[in-house]
Amino acid sequence: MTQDELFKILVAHCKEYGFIFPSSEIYDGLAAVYDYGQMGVELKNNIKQYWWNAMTRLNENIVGIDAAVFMHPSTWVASGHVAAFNDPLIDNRDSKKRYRADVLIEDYLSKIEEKIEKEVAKGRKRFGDAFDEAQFRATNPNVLREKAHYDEVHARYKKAEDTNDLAEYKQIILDLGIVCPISGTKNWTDVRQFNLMFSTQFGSTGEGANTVYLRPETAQGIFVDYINVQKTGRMKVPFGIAQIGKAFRNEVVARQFIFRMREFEQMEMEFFCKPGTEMEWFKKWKENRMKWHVNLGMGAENYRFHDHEKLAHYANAATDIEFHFPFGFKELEGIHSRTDFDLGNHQQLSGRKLTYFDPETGESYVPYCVETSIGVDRMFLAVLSHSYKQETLENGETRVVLSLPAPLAPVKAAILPLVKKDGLPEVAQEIMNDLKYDFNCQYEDKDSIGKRYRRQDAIGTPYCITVDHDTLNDHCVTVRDRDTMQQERVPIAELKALIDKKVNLNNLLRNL
RNA sequence: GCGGAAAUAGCUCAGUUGGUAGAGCGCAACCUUGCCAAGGUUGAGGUCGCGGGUCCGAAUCCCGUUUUCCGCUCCA
Repeated sequence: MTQDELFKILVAHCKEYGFIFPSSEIYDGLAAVYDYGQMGVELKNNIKQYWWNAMTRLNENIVGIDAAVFMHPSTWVASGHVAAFNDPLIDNRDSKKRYRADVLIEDYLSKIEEKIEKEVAKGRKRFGDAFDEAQFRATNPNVLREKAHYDEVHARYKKAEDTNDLAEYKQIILDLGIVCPISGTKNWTDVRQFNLMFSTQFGSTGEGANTVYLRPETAQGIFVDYINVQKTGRMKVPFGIAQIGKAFRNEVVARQFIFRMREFEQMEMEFFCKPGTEMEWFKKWKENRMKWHVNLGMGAENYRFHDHEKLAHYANAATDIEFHFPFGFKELEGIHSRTDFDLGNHQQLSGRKLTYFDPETGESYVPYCVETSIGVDRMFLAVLSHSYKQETLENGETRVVLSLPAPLAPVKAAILPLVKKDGLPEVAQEIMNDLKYDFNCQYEDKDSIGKRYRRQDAIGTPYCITVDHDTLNDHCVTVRDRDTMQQERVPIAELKALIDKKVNLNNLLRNL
């Protein structure tokens, strides 16, 4: 089976067993939007809890917040999102290449400038020492003609830019006869604007309504709350703020199942430190985060670092933790040294002082920041794609099993009466009622026992507990292990401790 | 956004040159059985993605549209 086929089967499995559904499927779905089903939400919550506890409980100097999705529009000016992602784009239908419409026009304008400079150079050559450049530019007919053309185009272009007139962009390109450098044709699509951020109206849609954006990253919620947390929590640098929440990006292409969605969930931690110490913390968090991943037991060979050579506008160092997905090594988590870019900009734009007074050194500074940012949905996909296995058993039968890390499994134990009579269901229900306060359990008495085992394998339940006729006398049950399929006779009284040992998240956290 | 392919029951898929919609699995009830996807009986479930068109008649042919997958393109 190819990786491609495996991925398709995985997507089908997710739907069949209630992990992930296409959004609003009864209306044919909505592109690249997915819902988490009854199993998916449990797995997702467990992943979030593993991260949250690892960050906020294991580090005394890291606290959590939950900021709103809506933020003051100035936030996105300070963060650079307004300026960086607002480009008018146009496609050439023949070469299928995409260009920025404004860049095409600017290229055209600089070609006119080149022509003018060529004329000037010619004049300089002709007149030698007697050359008066200012006068030449003011009188030479070729120069004047090109200059007039330049001014006309430039004026139209600036007006289009100021009024954000997309149709005018296209008209300018058509009027100038700009061709695609690759196909050489003028077969252009309309100009469209791809704004990264989703916008909506705040207040009534009438007079005075403000455009607000759905946050494209959760990080800014941390930066704008930084001073509140530092003051009220009496936090001393270095310290961190963690947050889990939804973010929204209007991607041009959102694809590959839940790998790239327009609505997604992030787990971000911003660690504030003294300027000059950021590389030390960057290194430390790289190691720390890799340890968190490898600790799940999905194989260290499935992770790797990818250091960035081209850095984003806010970073002075950046690396990705990549995971071996069915479609190759892809980014799972980003670790960025963001300097004081964010706090500095917020301080400047808001006029509020965001400096930290260091009581030990007496210095005052805007802290530098190291960010760890992981996509919940990508983490979900990593766990699921790694866990999905089709096994051939000794008797030649096949089974599908999700060998999820036990602390992340949606259902920890299934309680199964061997038959639906002779008082076995009653005993099984008693066990269920006892265990349900500690673990997410399922009671099932339909179909043959073998079929029920397979169903639990398919959703990754670590333990199946079977009540049989002997149970009535010896008060013991059969515990079946998901991965080995081995069975063990265990007293009912010892069940809780046995299950807990394997599925308790704290055991995972203790290894960090 | 461009190009290609696809869409029929919860799932996987048949459906002939256009002539009243099928299978397996699954689901529900009952009977039988009892440790790795057992057997039997009965039942529910589809205006064939959606909207037009051609035709006496469309799941089937044509156009549009939506969604998905693949390839480009774009992107923290």
